[in-house]
Amino acid sequence: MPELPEVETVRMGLAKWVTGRTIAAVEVHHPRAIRRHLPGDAHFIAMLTGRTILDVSRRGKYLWLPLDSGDSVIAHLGMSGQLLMQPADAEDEKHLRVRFAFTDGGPQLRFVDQRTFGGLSVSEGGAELPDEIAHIARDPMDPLFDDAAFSARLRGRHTEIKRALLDQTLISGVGNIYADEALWRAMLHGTRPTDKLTRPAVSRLLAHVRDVLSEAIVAGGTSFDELYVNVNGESGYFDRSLNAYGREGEPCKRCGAIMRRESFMNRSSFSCPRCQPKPR
DNA sequence: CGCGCCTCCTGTGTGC
DNA sequence: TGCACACAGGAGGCGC
Repeated sequence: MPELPEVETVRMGLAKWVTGRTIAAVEVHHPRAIRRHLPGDAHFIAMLTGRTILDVSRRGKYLWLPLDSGDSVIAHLGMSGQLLMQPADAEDEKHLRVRFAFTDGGPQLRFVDQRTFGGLSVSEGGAELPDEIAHIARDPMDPLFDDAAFSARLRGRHTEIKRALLDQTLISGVGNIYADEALWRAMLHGTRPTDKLTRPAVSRLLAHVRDVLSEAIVAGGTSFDELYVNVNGESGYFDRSLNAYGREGEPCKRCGAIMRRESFMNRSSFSCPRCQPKPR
């Protein structure tokens, strides 16, 4: 499932393949693929056709492609979105939503999305940071991420630590998998109240978040199935390094206790009953 | 405004 | 063999 490491892997691939290329044609194959764009698909297409892509930027799980017009294309992969580079004569994917062809006739950029939780949109004048994603906090890999401010905001919240890690307005890029991994490393249960965490505990947790995200980027992300692949259709291999996520019934890699699964926010949380005791 | 729940979507796996 | 249903979950929106 695309979280920061998967989206960063896609960003790097896109930067290599589309920077400096000029869009010749755009096709929209599914209405839900274009988000928050009230003027309609025709306007979306008109704003992109003939424009040159200058760069590929990322904040948290969002990507945006600044154009030479000063506008940007925003992309979010949701649960199952893929941005693929494909030869112009390659067969259409079953869930092809948007196709970008380039003036050089080279590989096309295709947005493919089975569950349609992802989508593209255009931000007018949003080259620096699109307004549409201004509410998304900096991610912990961002050099300007403010550790002290994060700690203060986190400890000022009255909620559980895992909820806070998943709140993209507090810290972005962390999803269900890497939240569980960071909490396992920090030996904290996800329901620990944020307002009772000490500053050093938050600092340790943040270091574990950064470590696990960095290691996953090196591995090219986590792929459980074919839903997450890089722009060339290749899987990442961080699933081999997971210590918590998906390990219900298996021994904790630290203490040997049998890992548990708990239901939380309509999804699953995996933790060690001994290393990560529930609060109270 | 803070917090937490609901919903969107479709393919896969499981149990009867 | 076929059907029903749980499950995967990012994030906007809404109710309290």
